[in-house]
Amino acid sequence: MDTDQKIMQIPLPTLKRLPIYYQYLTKMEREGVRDVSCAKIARDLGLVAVQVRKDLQLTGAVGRPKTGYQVSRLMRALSSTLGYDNKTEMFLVGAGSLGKALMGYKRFQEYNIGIAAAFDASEAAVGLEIGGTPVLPLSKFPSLCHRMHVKFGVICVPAEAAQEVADMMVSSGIEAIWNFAPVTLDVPDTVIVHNENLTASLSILLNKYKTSHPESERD
Amino acid sequence: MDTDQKIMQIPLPTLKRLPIYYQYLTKMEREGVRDVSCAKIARDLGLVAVQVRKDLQLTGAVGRPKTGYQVSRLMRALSSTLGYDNKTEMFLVGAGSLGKALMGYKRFQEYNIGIAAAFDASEAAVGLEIGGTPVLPLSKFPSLCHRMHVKFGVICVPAEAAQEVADMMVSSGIEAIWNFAPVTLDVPDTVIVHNENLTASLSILLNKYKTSHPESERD
DNA sequence: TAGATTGTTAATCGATTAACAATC
DNA sequence: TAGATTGTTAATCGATTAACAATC
Repeated sequence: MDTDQKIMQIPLPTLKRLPIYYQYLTKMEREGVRDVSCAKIARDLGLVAVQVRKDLQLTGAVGRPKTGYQVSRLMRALSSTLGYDNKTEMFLVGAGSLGKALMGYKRFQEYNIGIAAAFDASEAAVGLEIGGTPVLPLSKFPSLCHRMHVKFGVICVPAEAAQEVADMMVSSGIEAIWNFAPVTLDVPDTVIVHNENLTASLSILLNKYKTSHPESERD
Repeated sequence: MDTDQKIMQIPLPTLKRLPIYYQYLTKMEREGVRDVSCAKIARDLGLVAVQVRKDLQLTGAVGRPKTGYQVSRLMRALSSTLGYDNKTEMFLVGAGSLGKALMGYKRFQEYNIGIAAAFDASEAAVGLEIGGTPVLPLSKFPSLCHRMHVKFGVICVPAEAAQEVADMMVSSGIEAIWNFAPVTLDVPDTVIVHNENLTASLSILLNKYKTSHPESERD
């Protein structure tokens, strides 16, 4: 009766903040902090207390008036909501420099996430092993994916090849795609796509800089 | 009188979509498309037409009833709003695998963005050259940054070192930071920070998958 | 002219913030 | 008990969507 977490749709803005709370709490825990209040979390993360409280409420976390939230319990609530409790195995396609960087990223392990294997169309990449992850020929993807029941795919190929890779992933049983290619993928709506568009993201910074420094228009 | 674009604050949700339009239009242009309607853009990008129209309006773009928007003019409006018109030079700190991936990312050039130099504290990294970008000793950052009037910094160091690097950047004249470390940076509010938190982003996908496949709770 | 599409104003929806009650 | 903090309900704000007018 303790773990039957009600599964409900969390508003996207909140969902985006939850991992930030989790990372923050990891740091607090390491520093030996036992309890923490919304006010402190908000102050340290540049938010407002009531927003933090509402967000945490959605994870099922409960605090205590006067003392705040117990760090360990709060982390458990967040961890469960964010899916860190279940092991997540991903297959990555495109072992270019970005793909390799993701393969070598140690921190995913802390969240029970791992890249089980990477795949690449080029002979040159196949056979490499980065951070313990082997690079296999792309042709092996469908059979391995089915056999290992892998449900998460990561796309790190150039824009031109992304849709083709997505199609292959979907037909191989992938149900959630983390897409680093700057294209809008066309997939069945049973498949979840999350786009990571680095150039698009950087553009936001350029615009913010420009609007806050209008004098840079001279020259 | 043609280029005196009114500089105004664009709502963040819109700002996040603008680069997507731009990337889409790049593709249309390559395919020889001259004009495009909001309806088509919306259909291809999974949005609704009126939203696209409102977004484009904020860039100062004007369309023509019946034919839609001229692709080339629309791209110019977006390009100006997103800051692609001015050359943007960035300094990157942390030449690990992610840093190297960014250095090697050719696409930035299309947007007039470049990583002028990378910096690393470790002897091992210093002296490398990736994608034409040299890796220099971290100690050179302040003087070079001042001398070259670089205003954009990219942080690709581990979480523990990120605040220290941010402090150094700010005191060296950096005014906008693209931060890949999973920490909330404390900087003067004249400095703009844009966070790129890959683990946090992936967590969103995990949650979406979990809420859309509640049966995976078994086992 | 008729029809398609842009441009604009009004209505709706959802998230944030404010106000207050509950509790340790 | 008093005070700090959580929990909750109501008000505000901003973005999305709907409705309609303008125009090529």
